[in-house]
Amino acid sequence: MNYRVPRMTAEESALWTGLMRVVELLPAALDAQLQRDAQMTHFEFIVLSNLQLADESHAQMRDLAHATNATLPRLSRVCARLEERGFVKRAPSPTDGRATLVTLTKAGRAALIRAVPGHVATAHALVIDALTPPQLEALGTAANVIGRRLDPDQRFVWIDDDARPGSV
Amino acid sequence: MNYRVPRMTAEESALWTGLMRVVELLPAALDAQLQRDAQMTHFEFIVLSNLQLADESHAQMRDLAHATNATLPRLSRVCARLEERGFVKRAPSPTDGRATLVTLTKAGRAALIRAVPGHVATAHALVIDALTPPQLEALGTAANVIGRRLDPDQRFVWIDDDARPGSV
DNA sequence: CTCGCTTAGTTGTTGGTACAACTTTTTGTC
DNA sequence: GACAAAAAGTTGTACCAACAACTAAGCGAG
Repeated sequence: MNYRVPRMTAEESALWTGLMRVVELLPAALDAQLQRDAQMTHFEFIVLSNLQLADESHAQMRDLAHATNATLPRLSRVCARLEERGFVKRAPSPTDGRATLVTLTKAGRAALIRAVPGHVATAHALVIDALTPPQLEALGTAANVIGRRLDPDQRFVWIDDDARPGSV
Repeated sequence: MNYRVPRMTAEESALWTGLMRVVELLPAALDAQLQRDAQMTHFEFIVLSNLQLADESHAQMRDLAHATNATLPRLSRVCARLEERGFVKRAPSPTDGRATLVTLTKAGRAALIRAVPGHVATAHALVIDALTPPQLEALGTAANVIGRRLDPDQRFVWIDDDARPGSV
């Protein structure tokens, strides 16, 4: 990166400090809530959510790793743990002997559905209810702009809301 | 936390996904840049910045842990590593036999000063230059509101800019 | 068809963080 | 002033993620 500017203005520093506080503390807060109330990490929640969203609730490891911004080794171990707990099932792909298909089990779906309300409540408590509608919209805009720089393909996507009781 | 609302609207889901993308990817991007260009983690950078900011460039472990949002065990090990590299020096406090004072060494200050330009450039490239001034201000406002919920004491504070060449 | 290359996934090893146990020093109370 | 309780750090242990090495399966050129 060949950018100039070796300095920050006072306003930029204040913004940066505030932003760092959020990006450091928010993931920790989400992890803590899910760990405490649903005995799963935020990343496991994301994996289950992605499977729930996927067609027929299954996906290939490679695609799932891509969608969750995980490396394949990381996803492999997480799925191994989730499988031990009975939340997912792994099976070789019938069409490609190299590929592994991960499927959300009934128990996994149930665990996800149990976890959603507390997670959504936390999202409201920490972020959504803290801001006015215009502030919320501004935050969304800013996050999208920054997100496009961090993840140009916008591959890292999942929607909590679809993992709700009653869907499917 | 006794909040209701087990659902998100479509707008809220979109916001949340965008926000998650940022809070997941931004720390990783900052870590990667610092690791690559200055052979230090973002957290080590924060520790050094805090010491640079501190009066006489030294601080007690407990206070430093507080300011950097670290547990004492974590800070203890990080300081041990930084001391091995010659960036800080640890010594028992003369006034309290329990306390350890960490001091930024000349080499540590030099390493920090070397690291700052690239880090600030990254902050500009990923966030500051990506947004218009009003967007930037709105992001700052939102971050502050959320930050106050996550960290009511606002203890997690440091200012990159003061770790600039020429100061002190 | 077969041999080199690529792709998908798992596993070995290392590094970093959390939680808990432990040591040492201070403080408060009688 | 001695002893119980608290505080400051360090270290043992366990878990999680990154990187690299490895295995197995498809793919492509000859």
